[in-house]
Amino acid sequence: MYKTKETSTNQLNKAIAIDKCPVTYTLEKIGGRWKALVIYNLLSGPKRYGELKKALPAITEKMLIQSLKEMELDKLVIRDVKPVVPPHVTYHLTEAGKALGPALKAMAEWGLSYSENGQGEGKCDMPPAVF
Amino acid sequence: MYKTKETSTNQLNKAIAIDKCPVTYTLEKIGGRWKALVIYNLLSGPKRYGELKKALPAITEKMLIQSLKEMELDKLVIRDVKPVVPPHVTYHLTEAGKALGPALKAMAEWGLSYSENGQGEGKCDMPPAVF
DNA sequence: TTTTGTACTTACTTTTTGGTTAGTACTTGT
DNA sequence: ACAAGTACTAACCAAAAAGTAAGTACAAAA
Repeated sequence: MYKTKETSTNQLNKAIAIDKCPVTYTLEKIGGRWKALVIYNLLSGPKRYGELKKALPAITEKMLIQSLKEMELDKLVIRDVKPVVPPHVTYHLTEAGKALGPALKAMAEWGLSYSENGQGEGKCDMPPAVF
Repeated sequence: MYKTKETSTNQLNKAIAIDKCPVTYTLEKIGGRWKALVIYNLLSGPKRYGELKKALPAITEKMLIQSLKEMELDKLVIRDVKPVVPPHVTYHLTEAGKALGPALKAMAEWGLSYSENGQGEGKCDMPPAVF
């Protein structure tokens, strides 16, 4: 009934879109549940792993590490290790990472203008109203 | 469009992030494989369903309709039906949809600056180099 | 000796997204 | 009678993303 194709159309479409469309390329780097939040937290300066975790209470360790690793491979963040025990690791944005600021700001502005329910300040793990 | 389980941690995290973070809110509206592409095509003016399909050769009818429907519910696009046969349906952006222009532009600019491989023009179904 | 702290890693399951295939309605043209 | 054109709809399935639970290493402090 259903033939299992050797190549996934999904992957193919994704690759083409990323290659051809700069917006999709960018979306690929900052999309997902957590990356924008992590970048936001790093925009104010380098942070230790534990600080990021505390800043994002809802994230699991797996997702935090995974996001950081992918962003490291994508050259958006740099991981600095001090060879001590217990470990001391900090993360900071590359130039490319910092350069995402304007795009994130533009998205935040649209979100603020066009979402009806207010953007609470509060103790949330999310960026504040004004990015 | 697709069914979601309301009680999943996934859904909960998503809902919180969307509610609290304007960037995540925006990402929710234009994320996924096709929405940015559809919006791009509508930025130049209203288009018929068939025109959109032709402009995006790789999209399936299911995904095109699904994207349009979700964006209609999100009040980014408006669907106009002329009650004729065969059907004549056009889609155009709302003010909110048009207002995404700057955010998409900022993302496109980042993508162009920080992706190494060139943005071919060609007969692709993707936005051209300069958004 | 056991606990504490830090920054992870692994194996596994659930949930969501995207794709495939087939079909619908209605009218005009052949 | 039947194919063509238009804009969909529905059932199903595979693959990707996100979450759960548990464990690792190492040294210092209790």
